[in-house]
Amino acid sequence: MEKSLSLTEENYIKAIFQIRRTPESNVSTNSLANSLQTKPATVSDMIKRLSHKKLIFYEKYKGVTLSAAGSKQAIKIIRKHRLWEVFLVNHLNFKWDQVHEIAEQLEHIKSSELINRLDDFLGNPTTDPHGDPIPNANGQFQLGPSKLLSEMTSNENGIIVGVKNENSLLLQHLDKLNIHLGLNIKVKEVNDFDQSMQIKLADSSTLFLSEKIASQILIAKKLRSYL
Amino acid sequence: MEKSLSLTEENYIKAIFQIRRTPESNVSTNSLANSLQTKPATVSDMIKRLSHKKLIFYEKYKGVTLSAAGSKQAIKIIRKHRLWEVFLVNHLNFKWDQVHEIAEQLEHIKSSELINRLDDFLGNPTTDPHGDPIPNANGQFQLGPSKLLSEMTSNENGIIVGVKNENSLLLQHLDKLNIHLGLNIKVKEVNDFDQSMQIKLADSSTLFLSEKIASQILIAKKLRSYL
DNA sequence: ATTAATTTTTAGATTAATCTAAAAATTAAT
DNA sequence: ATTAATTTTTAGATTAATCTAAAAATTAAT
Repeated sequence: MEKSLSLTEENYIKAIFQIRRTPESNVSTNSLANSLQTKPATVSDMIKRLSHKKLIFYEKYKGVTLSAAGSKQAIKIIRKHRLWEVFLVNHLNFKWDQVHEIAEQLEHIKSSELINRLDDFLGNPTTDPHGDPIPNANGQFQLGPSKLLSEMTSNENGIIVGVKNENSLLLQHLDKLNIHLGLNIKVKEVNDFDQSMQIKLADSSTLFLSEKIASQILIAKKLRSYL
Repeated sequence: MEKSLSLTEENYIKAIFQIRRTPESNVSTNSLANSLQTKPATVSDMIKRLSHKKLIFYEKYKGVTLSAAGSKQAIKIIRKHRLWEVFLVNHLNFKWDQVHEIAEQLEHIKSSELINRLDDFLGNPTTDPHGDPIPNANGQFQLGPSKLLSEMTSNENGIIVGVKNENSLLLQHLDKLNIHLGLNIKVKEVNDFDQSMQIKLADSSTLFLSEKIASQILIAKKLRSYL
């Protein structure tokens, strides 16, 4: 089972995730102290504890790297932070520059049920109000902007990351076709006459979609997992 | 300025508020220990600190009572808890029996801006999904159920606690008439023909309202302040 | 009105998270 | 390749929140 982290631990994990350049690069004690507004001595102590909990890899004087478990936690926190920001801006009419501080608190609320329902309520947004990508429930980030399935041409492929408008009839229809977020698709053919499409799914089954539906589906080029 | 409480302090203050029978009744160390799932010795220590912070009145062996400052904090927390519960049930489709635990976390998010916007977003609900009254921004609880202004008869009075449906045209109209939550009103006369009403406001100005508008306004008999 | 039972407090420890000051290790500079 | 500068760690303290065990005070019972 996954042990639940303390607020402080969560903040350390998140800071490490955000400071590091690549998943393998080491994060220094001083940079952490700086980013967490605390003293290097405090960080030194804390990273020993995080290392003991297997959330990070740590060698004295060499800085730290996140373990798979640590990355997973960091991404979860970032997902929550960004989804809450969308809520604050889109539904509570906050300005995009007013939401960070509040989201810093909301990101620590524990309940994956809550966050997944919030994600659905918000319409599975792929970016937050600042344009930063929101990791999906599997912890994958979307790289680059998304476009509509209807804008794709033959042989292009991509991943379904969202729908343009939240129309419940559309959602029901997609459900029936077994089309869901995260699905890898490839455009086989676009009909010149009505722009309907034949697309191939990951299990190599094919599917026909009208332009009307294709113009509602958001596609991204690539997802990146940081685990 | 108001000092911000720690999570633990907030939980103590809330527990004291909820356990006590009347605002003046003393809450015992054991009952607090029981309700907070901790030991009497811990409570003994903690209440000394809360007393030092002037949030409670405390005499050794005599239990505690909330000060005005303490009550204010408690009510704020309860307001947040119940508003979040409304959000979870009405917008995220949680069942009313699933929301308590999550609201226990959300109630500690600090931002009155957030909570007031949430209140508006939810349509200024007067009760939570369990039927418990939601204190307004001034910390007042509504006693008893609310009814529609259109159901009132001559000489009845009450306080405006909400609107039935959130229609922005209606809200704009009410704004123009200077009708807002918390307003004390008295029905002067009901027109037999069209059920339009003449109502008197606190500043003894009078106002005519059509039945259409009167049937959208929620009135409660009394507000109670626990400060 | 004493004694017994119960409740509350005090004393002394523990853990997480933090600090300052000093020591140790690493990195940069001549 | 030493020395100087910088970074990191260790040592020793502090505070909030918690605990157990024992002492003290209050309340209930005869």
